Amino acid sequence: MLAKRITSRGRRLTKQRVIVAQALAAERQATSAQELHQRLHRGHPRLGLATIYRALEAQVEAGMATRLERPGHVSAYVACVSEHHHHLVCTSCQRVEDVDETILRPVLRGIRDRHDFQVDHERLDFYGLCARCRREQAAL
Amino acid sequence: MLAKRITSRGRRLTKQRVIVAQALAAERQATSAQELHQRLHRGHPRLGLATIYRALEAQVEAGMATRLERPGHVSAYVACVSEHHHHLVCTSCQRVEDVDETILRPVLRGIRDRHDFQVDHERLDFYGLCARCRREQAAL
DNA sequence: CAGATAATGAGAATCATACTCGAAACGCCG
DNA sequence: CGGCGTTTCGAGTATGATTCTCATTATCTG
Repeated sequence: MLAKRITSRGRRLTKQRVIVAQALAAERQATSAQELHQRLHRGHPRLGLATIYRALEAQVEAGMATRLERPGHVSAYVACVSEHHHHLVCTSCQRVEDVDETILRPVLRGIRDRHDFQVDHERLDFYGLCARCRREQAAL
Repeated sequence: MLAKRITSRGRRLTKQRVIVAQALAAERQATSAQELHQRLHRGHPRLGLATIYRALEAQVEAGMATRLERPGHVSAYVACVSEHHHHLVCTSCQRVEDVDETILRPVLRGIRDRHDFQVDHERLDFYGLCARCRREQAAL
């Protein structure tokens, strides 16, 4: 579980990393470092912002989370259940869904075959309105 | 051609926007605002960095270019021949190829159908080694 | 438990990008 | 073609997210 993944690549298991990882996993939305910092500040007043940035970065490297882009050059993060997820990000409520990965397999194969290109990693996120927000907007 | 696209959405046709658009189109690589500024400085010493940022932003809005992410929170830009391209970005030489869009169509359809999600825009870029750089690395 | 090393916290530093404002350029219209 | 209202420019400064620094503290290894 958590500890296993945090300590991958020779990283140490620290209270702070656990706190941040749990907090991110508890969110169901794309969450920025600053937002996490605010939310955690009540329960962990001494948890520094830099630490959160470092912890999130470590999670991305460990494949526990991915980084998304928010308008305004802000990074937001989402916890991944398994590695390498791609996302549907609702631009209205910020909620994130995972893309059914089976949809993507043919694409990656196509890239490798049709273009002579060795994909290392990909950024593959879709932005739009989730079903719920679409209904709300339609109701206005 | 260029002028038509620049002036879409009521934008004015200025020398600076033309210069930036031509410069970006001439690059075959993902190029940052600062890099363009350096390259253009010799020929256009009075062209300001802020102007380049504004021109690139305008190109993105006009669908003439897309923004890619470089490590270190830097935006890089690529000119698009037609609107809405997706890219293969070589992390070694920074060269950019366009993805054969036909590969992607089933994915977008799948997202709409399988997930009840209305895609507004998507970020869909693949990072890795192009054929040339892969050969060079293999030769080492 | 001790030593070696990695991580933390706090603040300051960085750096890409956005803003400000007077001046210049564009485009429309007569 | 010249004037006018508006947009854009250039230069510098401001902003704000992210990263770095460094002394201190915590984690792992044996």
